[in-house]
Amino acid sequence: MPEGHTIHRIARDQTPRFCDQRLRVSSPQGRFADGAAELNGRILREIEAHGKHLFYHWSGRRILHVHLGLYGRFRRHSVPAPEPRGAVRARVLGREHAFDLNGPTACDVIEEAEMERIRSRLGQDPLRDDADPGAAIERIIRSRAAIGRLLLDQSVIAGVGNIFRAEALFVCGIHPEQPCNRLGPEQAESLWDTLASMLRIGVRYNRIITTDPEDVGKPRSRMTRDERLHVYKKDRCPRCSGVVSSWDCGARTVYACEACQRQA
DNA sequence: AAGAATGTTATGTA
DNA sequence: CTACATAACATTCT
Repeated sequence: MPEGHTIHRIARDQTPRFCDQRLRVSSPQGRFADGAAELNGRILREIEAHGKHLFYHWSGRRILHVHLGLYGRFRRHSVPAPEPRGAVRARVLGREHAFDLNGPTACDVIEEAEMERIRSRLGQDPLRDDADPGAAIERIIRSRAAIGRLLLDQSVIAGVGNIFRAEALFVCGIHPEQPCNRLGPEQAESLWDTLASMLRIGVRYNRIITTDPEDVGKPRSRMTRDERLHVYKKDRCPRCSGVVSSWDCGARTVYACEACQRQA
């Protein structure tokens, strides 16, 4: 069986980062079977993420591009791995463990040029070292769109999804329908900082936790699902106990406390 | 068991 | 060009 090494561990929060596992590539299936065969015997050099897009850099200039979308998920099995369940698009087989990739939006073998094409569509990723916060802030305060919509626009800030949008706006006390160009630069900056910090915590704990351990009264590692978020899918505002509103904003459901996040 | 969901893209409209 | 809406896709969970 051909060999390669990979590093895996996907965060369920769609802001994937990884921890180490030495693995071997073997008989992947499905959509990228042909491309994957080319990966056999190649060594994984690096895993890179830009927003929700993952780029696995293999020797020989091959890049495995993965986007988990809504349902994409890596599952870990002990070796020998069971029969693939559902739409397994990739299987990475190691000495002790195997990973199946189910239901991703994207799973393609590409080259540098295509990766650049994809990255050129993406905005600043707060988790990347090369992120330019100023560029994102500039884009925000120039836009006439509602901030709730803009935060989902991956060409402005890459990596923020529906949960982080609702949570960051709540923490910053900004109404989702507030037009961006009526936000002050300090507000845009505080949104960026809040998102960056939330995303980092997401990576560290491998789940979305936006609440403060001080307020909750227990460490993040012991918080229940309900304690991890402020407003997303909540009925009541944790700050004023008022009703949390939800409506459609940018083709997704947004949640906000209209008392604490007043619209100017 | 229908419907929503931690998402993107392609296409059409104003 | 911008902004926005809609549909299509794929899977899990309630």
